Amino acid sequence: MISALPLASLSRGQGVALWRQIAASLSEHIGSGRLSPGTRLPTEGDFAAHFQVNRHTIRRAMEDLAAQGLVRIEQGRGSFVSEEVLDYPLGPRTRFSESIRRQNREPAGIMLKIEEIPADLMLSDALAVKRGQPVLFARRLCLADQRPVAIGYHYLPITRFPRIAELLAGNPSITAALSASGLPNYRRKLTRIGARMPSVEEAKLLEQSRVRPVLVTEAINADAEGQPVELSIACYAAARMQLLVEN
Amino acid sequence: MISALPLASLSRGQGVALWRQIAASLSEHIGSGRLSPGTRLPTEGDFAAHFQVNRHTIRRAMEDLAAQGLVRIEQGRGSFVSEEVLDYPLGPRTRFSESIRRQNREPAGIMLKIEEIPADLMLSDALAVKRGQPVLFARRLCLADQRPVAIGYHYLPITRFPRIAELLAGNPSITAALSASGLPNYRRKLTRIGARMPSVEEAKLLEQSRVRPVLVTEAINADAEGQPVELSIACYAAARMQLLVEN
DNA sequence: ACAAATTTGTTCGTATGTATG
DNA sequence: ACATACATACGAACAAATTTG
Repeated sequence: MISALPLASLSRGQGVALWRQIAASLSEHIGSGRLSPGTRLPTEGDFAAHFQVNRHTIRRAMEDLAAQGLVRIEQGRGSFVSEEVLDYPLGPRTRFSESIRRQNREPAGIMLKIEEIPADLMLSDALAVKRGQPVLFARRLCLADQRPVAIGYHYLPITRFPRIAELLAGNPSITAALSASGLPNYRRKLTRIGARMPSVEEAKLLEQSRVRPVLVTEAINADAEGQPVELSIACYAAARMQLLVEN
Repeated sequence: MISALPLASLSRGQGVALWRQIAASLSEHIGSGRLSPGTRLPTEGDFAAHFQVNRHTIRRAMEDLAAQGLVRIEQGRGSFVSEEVLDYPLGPRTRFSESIRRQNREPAGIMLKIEEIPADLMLSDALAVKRGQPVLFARRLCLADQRPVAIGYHYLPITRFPRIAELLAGNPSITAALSASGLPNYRRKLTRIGARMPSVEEAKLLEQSRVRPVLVTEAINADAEGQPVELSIACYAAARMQLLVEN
């Protein structure tokens, strides 16, 4: 049903690209709430007929909206208006599950893959181990209320935590695994924050469009003595999560 | 000159899109340093002929690289390999100029526009003023070594700082203007961090592609008594700047 | 000041591949 | 197996921005 959308008469040849006009119109509809979160949008073909333009023009507009995080495009299914965003406070005791629960959501973690890799230059530097030493590489999908919100890439020194692999395989919580390895408490020292476009795989895991950005954090966790115990790179669906720094 | 590039024989119909193969190939060349920062890439037409594909296919690949921040595309000029990224530490005493100088770059600020607007719900809430009260809205472009790296949107209560407009017009530094208004010291209380695609204007100001993300921070600065004195929204070119949180 | 050439940006048309239900 | 819907690819033409003559 496009009846809910105005025909927002497009002006041609006025210096404003058609796809921009269409994107702006839809953006306004979403922002104003006339199109509510989660609702499915008409197909590209329907839109094209509605606005009297080529389907490519609609696609360009939709791509833009997806990049802004206003809509989510899924191949073979359709396009949908995006949902709300969660807060993720960054601090010395940053823990995923706690933050999510504090916002009345149910946190969950799915361990995707656990493997052992030799430390390259970056890893040996970050984890203070010798180059070539074995490092555990765990990839985990983090969910809130069944919705994927982040992917975590975790690197831990196996030399220090020999049983870490089996512990993580049983329970996807890093905190629990480190605790069971004799480290009940650790602390985040530094977090680097950037933004980039997701890889194909990341977009798929996060159930988001590849033209929508992800927030990337790179953090070093250390024990009480300041010895690094984990390098964690997390990749957040920017449309569903924002970071918080309290000073 | 494409001679520096390998013909990276593309495999067609193998499930991997041509534009992805091309993007990956170029990405590898940039990552390895064979294509150094700032160098100009061949035109789309040349690339198309080189890889034996349509120009659209090249454009798709280039868009992807631009979104990843590896290249910069400029209409009418060409495409270029991107330059390095700067760190921006977030903390209670976050100041742009100091951070830039600490990395041996020359900071600069260009005041784009200063206007007076009535406080809407968001502003009255953030700045603790009544709705409709006058608020100064200043937009500033921040540069490091002549290169734009961020856009700052600053909101300050005029009721408290009556001379703030003229002060900012004379010197684009917020710190200096507040100091001259009798507030030598203020503190950042909270920073919210997100990522999104830039608007057309933002992309132009930051001299970046619209398909490359920007990091967005929203911060409240307060005086010693905890009274909010400024709401600042900053928009960083993610390809040239990353945020740092030290705990 | 103006014109031409170059390069990226937008739009249309068409065809085929791939994922979902 | 089938229809639907998004993804990729090609070809053509023109628009807009920039540089050069």
